[in-house]
Amino acid sequence: MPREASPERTPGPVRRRERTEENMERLLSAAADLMARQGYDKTSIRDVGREAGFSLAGMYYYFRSKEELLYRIQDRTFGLLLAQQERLAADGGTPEERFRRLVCSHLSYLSTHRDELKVCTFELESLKGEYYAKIEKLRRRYFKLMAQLVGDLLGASGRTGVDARDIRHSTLFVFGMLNWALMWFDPRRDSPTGELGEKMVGMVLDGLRG
Amino acid sequence: MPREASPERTPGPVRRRERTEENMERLLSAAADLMARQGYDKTSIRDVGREAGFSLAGMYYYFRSKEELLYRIQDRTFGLLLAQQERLAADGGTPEERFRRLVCSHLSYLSTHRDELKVCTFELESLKGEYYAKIEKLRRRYFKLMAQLVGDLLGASGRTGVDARDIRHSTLFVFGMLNWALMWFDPRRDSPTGELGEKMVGMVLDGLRG
DNA sequence: CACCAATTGGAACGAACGTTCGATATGTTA
DNA sequence: TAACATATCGAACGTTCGTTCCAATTGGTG
Repeated sequence: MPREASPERTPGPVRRRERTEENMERLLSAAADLMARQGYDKTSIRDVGREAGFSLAGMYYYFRSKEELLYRIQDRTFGLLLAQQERLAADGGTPEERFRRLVCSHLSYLSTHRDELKVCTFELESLKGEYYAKIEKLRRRYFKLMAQLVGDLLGASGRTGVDARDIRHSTLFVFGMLNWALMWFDPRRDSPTGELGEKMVGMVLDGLRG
Repeated sequence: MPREASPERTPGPVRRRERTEENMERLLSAAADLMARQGYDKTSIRDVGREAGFSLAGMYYYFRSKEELLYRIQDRTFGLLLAQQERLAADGGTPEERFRRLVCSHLSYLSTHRDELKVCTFELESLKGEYYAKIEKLRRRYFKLMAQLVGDLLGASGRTGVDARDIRHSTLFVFGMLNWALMWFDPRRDSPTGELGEKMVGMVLDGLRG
């Protein structure tokens, strides 16, 4: 008896590929979850397999090595964030508006992809060679994007003697706030990300006593 | 034969103890150096021994376990920082002055104890049980100290409706900037810490367009 | 059904790790 | 010098890890 007698469904090999992709998704997700909690080194392939419902050897059908698994998580997660941020930055508006958009969007992404982003942020140096170089390139692009915006803000502030180092430092301050949020943000305890974004933008633009 | 025969030079057993303490110092320093660069898990006791000039087994005279080694680094480093910051915070002055003092002092400590502080900040969760609890207590104290100050700043800003969550978030923003500096600060590239502290204080108090 | 490719897992390997043990060396004291 | 605590090390143990091999199973196709 045929499996899919019903007429409207996708017939066969597609089903198969879909299930494979679902499995890959489940693998990446379980790995990101564990690695975010205990770190890359403390997370064994065996742990990931147990969490995702695979045998140890069975998972090597989906990746060549543990490092490639880490790379796939970082590439997918950070690539998505970067694309989204570049789109938002290109959307126009005053520097303040664009900056606010980027910060809020970053925090929103953080709240929905916390584990993966934590892996991206704190496990870059667990990658080597080509893997490291590729992710590092994404990071640089994001940094430049934000630094451009921060430079515009500093320029529009009517300050004198703003140099490249000032821009770099201010940008690093901003990323410090954003990235450190990975360590404490808890959707149950902390206000919705929109509000949090406004607070952060408020401090960056006008400070605590502005 | 009395213990202290010669008046000016320490004769014997003191010399011995001194050398032992120097060795311990060298061990902690080498371990912090390696752990800051490659992380706690990737740093093997064998690596530390090679770097500090000890044999593998020889080091177990100085600590009971690898985890105790990590604890000693964190306790000493963070304990010193905390004591220094509590002293400075108690010294009086306006909230702005005290806040400026704390930030600059933290950055100064960071520039002279970068490796150790990096281990404190990013390897807390490699400790367990009693070790974890003790270091976590130090962290909480430092957070409260800073939050108190940030609360004063927010209160003095003439804002309305400042609640505990606002204070917490602003404090976390500040620590984000401070801690993230561990990832990029380079004494050769970045301005002297005093100047960097002024920049950071400037952003926190008045923002980029203040 | 027979065939083939996609998928899965049991078992084992070699390497690296933290830790322990027992013996040895070192320096101080009496 | 004899005796003793301090300090050091080579060698080994047991465990965990990432990875590989190979046989078995599954599911879709002709």
